[in-house]
Amino acid sequence: MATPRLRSARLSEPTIARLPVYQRIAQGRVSRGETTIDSRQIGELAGVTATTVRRDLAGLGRFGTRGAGYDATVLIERIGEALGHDRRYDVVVVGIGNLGRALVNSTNFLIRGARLVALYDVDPAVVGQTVSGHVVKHVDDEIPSATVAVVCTPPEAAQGVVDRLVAANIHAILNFAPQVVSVPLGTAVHYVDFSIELQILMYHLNNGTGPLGGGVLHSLEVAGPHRSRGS
Amino acid sequence: MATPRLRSARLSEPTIARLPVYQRIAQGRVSRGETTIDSRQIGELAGVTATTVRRDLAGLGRFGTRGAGYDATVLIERIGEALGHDRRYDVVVVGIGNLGRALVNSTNFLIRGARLVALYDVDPAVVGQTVSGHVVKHVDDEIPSATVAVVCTPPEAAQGVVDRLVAANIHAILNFAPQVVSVPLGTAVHYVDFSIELQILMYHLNNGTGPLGGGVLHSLEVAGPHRSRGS
DNA sequence: GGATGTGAAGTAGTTCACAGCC
DNA sequence: GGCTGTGAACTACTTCACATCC
Repeated sequence: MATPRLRSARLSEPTIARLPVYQRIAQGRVSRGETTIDSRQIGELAGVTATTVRRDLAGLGRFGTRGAGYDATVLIERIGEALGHDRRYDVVVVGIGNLGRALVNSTNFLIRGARLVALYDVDPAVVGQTVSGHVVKHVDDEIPSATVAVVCTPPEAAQGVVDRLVAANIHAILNFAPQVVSVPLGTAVHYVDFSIELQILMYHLNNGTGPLGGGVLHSLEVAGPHRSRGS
Repeated sequence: MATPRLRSARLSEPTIARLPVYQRIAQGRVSRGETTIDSRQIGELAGVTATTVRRDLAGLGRFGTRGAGYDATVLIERIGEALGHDRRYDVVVVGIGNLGRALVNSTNFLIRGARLVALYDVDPAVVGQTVSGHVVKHVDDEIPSATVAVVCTPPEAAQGVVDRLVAANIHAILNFAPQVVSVPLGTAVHYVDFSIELQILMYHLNNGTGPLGGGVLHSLEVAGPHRSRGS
């Protein structure tokens, strides 16, 4: 009663994709010493309208202050709860090439709640190396039953790796390899394709159309915040 | 008249994001020696319904064969035209760390039409190196007025780099750095955030909800094509 | 027979406009 | 005064169902 908990009464897909953006904006705000933020400011930085921001956030419960906006820290916390950052996720990464290294070393990829448990590769020059505090194992070694596996192999290797992950009882796979893979029922595969945003950008360059916030991930079109030195 | 050309009478944003996926599926098909593909097959691999595929493709003109499906080569060509792959785009990449290298070496990132013209970094150990056939220049060197710039720097460096790109008369920026940046009116910035797909996956893991095709980029949920050895 | 292409219907998401509260 | 939160209106996208053509 007092703390409704609520834990998100079914959020829409576009909302779920925007929440991480809002969260990062709020984090930037906090790191600059600001304590509150309002829907108009978030919307400007995220490339969506203030109304959309308020609708999205209203789905997480009522925690804004009328007349003042949102407490940035509370906002970060609520979004984290809604997205499940307060749980633990074991993550394994397969394919420790440039992309795999970039991901595990990124400040942004493994958000709070995600814990890297193992790295795999096939290249003898890479297996045995220590990357981000983990010794890279051979992909034929045992794979623990992690929450989610990230595949960063070349496209030719992706299907074989995915078969191994499925055999290791992993049911959620994030595939960065440009290769459609087959999995049995009960396993979810999400694809990340770098080139899609580039292609969308090119389409709009050709057609003069500004997507203005309709972007797949997050697009700011033909405008930015006023200050020319954000940080 | 005979060849309507047409060049896409304004495609919707979701359609634009799906076309590259269809194109890759068709390419996989061609590389396996198949010559046609139908909307049901595309839809299964792309995680959307056959009707959605047909609607999307109908926007590019009438080139399917009733009773038979689409000629895979024609399909690839038409999508390429619609997305503007028949034009030339000069691309510069700033930040040649793991991510920058992964992008320029990827078979998937620089699609047909995109031509890498220069690479930049600040690290003295990297400047002067040859990466993917280009000598990495210092970011303080002159930057040509390219069609699009790709930013793969650490977040702290992103704003400074973007300011330099804007000064170099670049009006389209693809930002992989987890940092919201400010640009003047007339410049488009698109953000790519690796962690968003991971967070979406986690949300659905927690809530048991399958997005089934609603995915931001491309998600196959709880199912895949029948054959367990795609390639 | 079989698959495309498309009006019509249905559903989902966004924006408007404003009441409610600080 | 200012900004949140939300019913109502609107817009966009998807799905249904089927006429059309190979």
